[in-house]
Amino acid sequence: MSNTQRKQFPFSEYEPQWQTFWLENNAFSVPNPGELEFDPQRPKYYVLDMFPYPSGEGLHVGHVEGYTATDILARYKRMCGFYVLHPMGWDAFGLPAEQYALKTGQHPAITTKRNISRFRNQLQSLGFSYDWNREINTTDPNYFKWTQWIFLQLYGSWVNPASGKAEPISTYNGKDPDSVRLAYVAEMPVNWCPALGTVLANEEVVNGRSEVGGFPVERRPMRQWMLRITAYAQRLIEELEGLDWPESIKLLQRNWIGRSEGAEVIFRTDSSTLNVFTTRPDTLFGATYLVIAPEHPLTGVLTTSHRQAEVGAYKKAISSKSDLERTDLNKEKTGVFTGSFATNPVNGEKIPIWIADYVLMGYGTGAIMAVPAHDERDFEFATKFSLPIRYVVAPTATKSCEPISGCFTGEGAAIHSPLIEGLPTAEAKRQITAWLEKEGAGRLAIHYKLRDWLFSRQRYWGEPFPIIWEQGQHYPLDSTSLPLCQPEVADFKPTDTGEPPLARAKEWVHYSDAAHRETNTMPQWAGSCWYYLRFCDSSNSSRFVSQTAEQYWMGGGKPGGVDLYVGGTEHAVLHLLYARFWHKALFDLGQLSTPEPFQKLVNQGIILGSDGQKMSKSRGNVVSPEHVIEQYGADSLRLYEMFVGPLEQMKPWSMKGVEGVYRFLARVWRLAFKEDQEGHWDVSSELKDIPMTSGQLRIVHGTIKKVTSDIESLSFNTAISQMMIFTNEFTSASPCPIEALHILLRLLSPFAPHLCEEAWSKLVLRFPNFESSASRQVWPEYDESLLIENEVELVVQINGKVRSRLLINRSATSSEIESAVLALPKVMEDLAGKLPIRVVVVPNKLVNIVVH
RNA sequence: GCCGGCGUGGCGAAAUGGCAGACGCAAGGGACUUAAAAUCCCUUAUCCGACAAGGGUGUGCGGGUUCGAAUCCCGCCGCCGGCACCA
Repeated sequence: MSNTQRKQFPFSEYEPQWQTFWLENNAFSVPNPGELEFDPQRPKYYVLDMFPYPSGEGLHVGHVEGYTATDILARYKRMCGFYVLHPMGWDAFGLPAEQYALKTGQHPAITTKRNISRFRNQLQSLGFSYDWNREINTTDPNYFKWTQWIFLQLYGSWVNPASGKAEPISTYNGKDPDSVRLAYVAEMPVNWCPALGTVLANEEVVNGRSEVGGFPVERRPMRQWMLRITAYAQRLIEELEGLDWPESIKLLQRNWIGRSEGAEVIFRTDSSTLNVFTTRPDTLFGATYLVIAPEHPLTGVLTTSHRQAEVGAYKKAISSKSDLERTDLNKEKTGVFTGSFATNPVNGEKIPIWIADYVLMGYGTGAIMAVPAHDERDFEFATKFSLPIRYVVAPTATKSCEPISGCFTGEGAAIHSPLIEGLPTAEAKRQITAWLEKEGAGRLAIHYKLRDWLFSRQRYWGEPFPIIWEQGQHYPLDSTSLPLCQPEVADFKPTDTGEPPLARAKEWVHYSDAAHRETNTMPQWAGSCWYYLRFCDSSNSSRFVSQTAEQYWMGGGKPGGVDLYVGGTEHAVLHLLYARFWHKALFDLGQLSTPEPFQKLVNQGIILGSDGQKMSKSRGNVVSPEHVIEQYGADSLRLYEMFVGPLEQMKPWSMKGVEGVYRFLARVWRLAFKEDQEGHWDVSSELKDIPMTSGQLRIVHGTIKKVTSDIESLSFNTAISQMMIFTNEFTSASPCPIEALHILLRLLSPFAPHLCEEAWSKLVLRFPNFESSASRQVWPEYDESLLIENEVELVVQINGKVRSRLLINRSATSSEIESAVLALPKVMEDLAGKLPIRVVVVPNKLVNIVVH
């Protein structure tokens, strides 16, 4: 279809008009508790999109998909009488604006403002029913004031092991409060990216390269702000339970947190003790050597003098390797012998201690006992270095006298293990752990893969830390001094000495003669960790969210507050884990009323290009929403993205498919209007205030039922199919009962709001019950009794194959049905005198006759 | 390697234990038109048969459970996503 093609209905005229109307009338703004027009009796529904980073690229068809889904829910719930919180905002701190600033010298705030304005216009051109009064922007000082305030809450609290909850740091009685704060400073090896000039979180590093830009990342020790998310590891796993999230996402989070239960075992050496972590304490008798990580603090002590040269060379070689090289699974195992031995507590045996980079300092205790017979990695290492392999677990099917070879990692029965001989693995673990505890040689231990969250960045365009330094000690700023804004700088690059760009603002850094400001900034995730809370009360200047607003919008008797949260899978472990962590900490501190942020989570699938490939500029298969709106209208774009397939599924784009839904909308339009000679659309003369036939009633009420349940289950594609069936039915109705259209326009209005508003506002000229506007109508209800037909058609099967059909009254009993079916000529013919062995009757559906 | 998801016409899909292919696209035929576009109507999984009547086959492959399986179970194959020396 060319641009000059005459439009089948005047969407390009009315769509912008309705968008302006909604905007100017604040049509979708919703009151908060305590406000004048607020009715406390009404239920709430909080439906949220993952807010976008306002990139220079503008809106993408992928955004439109998720945003349309939530908009349908929002409009539907409003019509059902809910107060609907459906807000939008901008996750506007971040690298691209800063990179652009580096190149052009333009302040990121200017770029950000321009991009936001473009994004907002694009969203408005799709008719999304956001409450724009609640719009937020993470880079706005009135917003990040509270991001900084939350940081101070984390800084000022710790997780008390006794309660398992965050408490004010004042309840901590130990000597060094700084060692337990939820926000703390640590000198640690970090992911330093030279190209980006910053450190990155583990989650931002993919295969040894930066997620943004794909630049190499190296390990380097630096002083950094950390958030103690590991204190919440257990709760972050357990409390997934009560959430309506896809199982796959829950699993992704569980795997990321990576809980493993086992034992720490103490091995004595001549000079010290070595603590190792194992999930298989039942294999202790099979430990033939120990391995410690190259970064382990005891490497020096344990290396004997004549091994020093070799160990030193090995450690040096390792430290120069990138993470990518170190974690390459295909590479051969490497390691060196320290010269020392350790004593196995269960049998007093002396076993050699090795250093190898297949043991990671960051997990467990950075030391392992190697049981090559029952661990693949140890097996590989032992084979290469000719270390002994001792079998201590027999697969239960095998008799213990049979020889075992290779590596057996499964569970079985303990053998050659005096304390636990013959016990099944689970029991063996329990008994040996109990024995170790009794002997003071070990204890039950749980470790997590999850690491603390590296929270500082050497960037300009982020929230400054409300922290000052005095004589090497950090102190919080008073919350009354917030927001702490970034200073103006002439250059957004890090300084030559590697300090963050904020260090360039000497006056700003100078807090007093004795103290200076922290010059790191927070990562982009900070602002998105709590934005859903700010939406509840976005203009509050005295609190991050008022308690009444938070209790109303986040309440509802479930663990999570947001009723529906829609966004991409790419945030499965980053944003969603961070936000849960902040939420729990604030909940513990009494600032929030629910333990979880998001009750129901749905991931929309990716929209591929029409070639089935991921959309990208380089492939030239990118579809621009603006272009589609221009040709087919916003309603068509919305409807197409919902019709093309299930929300959560990956689906290719098809312009022909857009034309299909466009034609459907045109048919709906022509139900209401007919075009005259001059090209004006007049209300159709077919429309009459007449009752519907019983057949029409059945379709209308069947459609109400299906569309309602399909919206509730987010099955928008089948809801649209049903409305197409409805429309096809009435296209040929002459005259056409106006009641049918009155219902259809309400059912369709969440999907195609512009068309429905326009039609509604024109139809009122002839039919007075089209008063007010379509989006202010009450959702139609269906009458179940109208769906039931007296006569039902039964499928008649013989041995599971359809052989005939039977029309029969739905009140017929099973035996009546059976005799009626057996009397059918076709059935008698097919049976040819044979007697049925069995007749299965499924009421109102089918009869199956079983014969030999 | 481990974990998860998916596999149905020419295409997007529907049906989650009861008529496989709703709805849409594409294709073909017809009506309207001087003509075209748009619109409206019909056909459209596949094979045998005559485009009939009637019948066979068919939801990645091979088995199983069941009166009955796209749907449940077991074993494979393929594609997609996540994790990746986590002891």
